[in-house]
Amino acid sequence: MTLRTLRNANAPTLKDLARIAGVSPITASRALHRPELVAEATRLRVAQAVEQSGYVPNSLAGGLTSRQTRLVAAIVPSVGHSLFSDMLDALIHTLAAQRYETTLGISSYDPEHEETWLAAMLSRRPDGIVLTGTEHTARTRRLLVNADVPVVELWDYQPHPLDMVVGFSQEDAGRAAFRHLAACGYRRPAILRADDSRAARRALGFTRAAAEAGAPVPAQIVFSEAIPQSGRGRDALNALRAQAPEADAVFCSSDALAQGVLSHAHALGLRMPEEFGVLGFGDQALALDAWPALSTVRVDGAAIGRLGAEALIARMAGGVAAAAQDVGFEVVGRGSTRGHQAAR
Amino acid sequence: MTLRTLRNANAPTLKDLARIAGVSPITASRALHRPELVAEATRLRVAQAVEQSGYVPNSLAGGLTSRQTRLVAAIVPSVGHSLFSDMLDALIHTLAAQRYETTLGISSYDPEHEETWLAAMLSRRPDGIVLTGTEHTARTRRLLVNADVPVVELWDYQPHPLDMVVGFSQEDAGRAAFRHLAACGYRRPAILRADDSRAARRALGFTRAAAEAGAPVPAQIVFSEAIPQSGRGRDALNALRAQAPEADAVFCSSDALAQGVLSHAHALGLRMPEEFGVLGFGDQALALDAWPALSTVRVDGAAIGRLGAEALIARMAGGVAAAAQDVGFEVVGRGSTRGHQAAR
DNA sequence: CTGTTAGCGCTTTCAC
DNA sequence: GTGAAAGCGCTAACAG
Repeated sequence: MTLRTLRNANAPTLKDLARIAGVSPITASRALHRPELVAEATRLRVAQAVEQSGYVPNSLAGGLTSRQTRLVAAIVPSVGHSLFSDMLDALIHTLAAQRYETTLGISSYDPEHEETWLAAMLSRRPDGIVLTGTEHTARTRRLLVNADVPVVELWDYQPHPLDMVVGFSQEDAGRAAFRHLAACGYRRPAILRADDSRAARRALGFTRAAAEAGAPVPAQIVFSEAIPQSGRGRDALNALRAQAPEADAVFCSSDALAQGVLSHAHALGLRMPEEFGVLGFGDQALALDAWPALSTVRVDGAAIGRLGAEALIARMAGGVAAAAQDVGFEVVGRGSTRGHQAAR
Repeated sequence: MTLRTLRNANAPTLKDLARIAGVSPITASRALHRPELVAEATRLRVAQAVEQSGYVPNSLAGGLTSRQTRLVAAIVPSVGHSLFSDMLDALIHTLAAQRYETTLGISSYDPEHEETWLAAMLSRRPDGIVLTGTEHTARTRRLLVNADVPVVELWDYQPHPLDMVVGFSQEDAGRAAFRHLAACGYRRPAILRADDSRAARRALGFTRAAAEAGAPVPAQIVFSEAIPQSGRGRDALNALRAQAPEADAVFCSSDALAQGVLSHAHALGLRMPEEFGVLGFGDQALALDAWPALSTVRVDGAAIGRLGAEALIARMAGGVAAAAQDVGFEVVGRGSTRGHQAAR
């Protein structure tokens, strides 16, 4: 099983490099990492020696001594969901620009997976940790506290983070969704959503806003998948019309689902938006061009990734960063509402 | 800038753990990693010591000695494209199941980025490397050869890989696309595609198949974005009808684009599939349920990721694996054609 | 089943 | 501007 040969056991080391350049190992190291401390001529001789020998530094050894790895460990629930992939893309790019590399875990929406992943990651001594969401196991929290490493929780805003947080309030987004539909004149909006805790919290906000407005309790259809695709639109709409025939609008837990519903509603001959309203959730910036009848609660995943990375970078460099950033959201299409935005 | 304090400088080490458990460090190490070599009672005492001290192993030190990191460095062009994210997801999961972790780079379709990323990654001494595509700079190739590390190139099949390859032939996919449209009775199919080298190779196959069939040279509209979204469908179709009014079918370089085109074609009142045919490319398994008029060249990104990971795992464990695996593709919708599949 | 010795490749610290 | 000594935390190799 683990019979690997000692591959490339005689790769050139810093010592070899130093010998070739005719300097001591430490001078070679400085020529590579802190060239301003070294004479130009020396630097050139070392650079030439690198070329000649094909030297590749060993950052395991470097990290062991310096206690810095320039590694950030990040975990997301899924890479297939465009919301998270935009966030991830921005995160990785922003970190890479400061020469931090990212190792990626996928939790599949399971805090136990996250815990297992974290335990494994911590042994690599990352300089920073990125988690998605704010639900973690007790051991996850304990490991993080003991490790004493900068942590940023992305996506869900909450006022009391583990360390730092960048995101928006799911409940507020749900409230805004209801108010948008109500303002558009719909009287019996329903909810069509995935079985995931964040969508559930949005549904809660939606339901509360309905109660506050004195509207009837919205019907709620829950799909068992975490990420229903657009192809599920037909089933979804059929289920809705069977279980809540009175509904005159629907808040879908993703843009893809909303597009699928809309497309099937067209096929059924429903007049939209007059007769039936469809509201999505996500960041597909272009969806509205293609389907003018659609509205959506738009979240800027890229901004969350970028701001999260920036906060982490500040802390990793020994600085301070805002502990909590609420980036808000926006309801777009046929009358827009902007979510709140604040930082503390 | 780099004034970080030596964070957590007194975290417990293996030595501490050993002292607490009343054994030597090497025995503690074995109790952790090779429990079968250690007496049950000893193992328990060490486990207890871990609990008591909050010990977290340091795999930098471990890797330095053992020359094994259980780290795989992978790079993809983009995480936002569903094809790559499916592949990535399968890759990461398959590796994680064997206790390999993945660090992720994003090339943005640029071989120079890939080179820079690789140079940085190699210093972490990964056990394996995953690249997307087969276009690499000369230095990338040289670094890889010198590093003497298992490499798998995903996505594009080619018979002579750097080390191992798992993918399909873009040109064959393009050929199959043409033949499918021709078999459906379309006489003047056109191409609507992104400006990326793989889409270009599919277009080449498409054009060659047309030539072989004695059909006129297909019109080709190239978008400047690498990943046109469905919202671009309207512009795309308008451009097509302006520049190639004779076209009676179109091969789109992504499913999202195809959906957008289809949706707008509906709006224009085109009768489909009789009057106008739309063929996509991708893996959105559900697209066809929602849009029965659509066909697509379907690629199984998840299979590529899984098979690639399996090949790499075999090599990392010191075994052998097929050097080249062509996983093929499938044309689905209104008469299906299956792409080839082979392994060597 | 357990321990001793040595050293992985690098950077810190202190000296010149 | 450069170097010598020491050690980061762990595991391979060998011995018992």
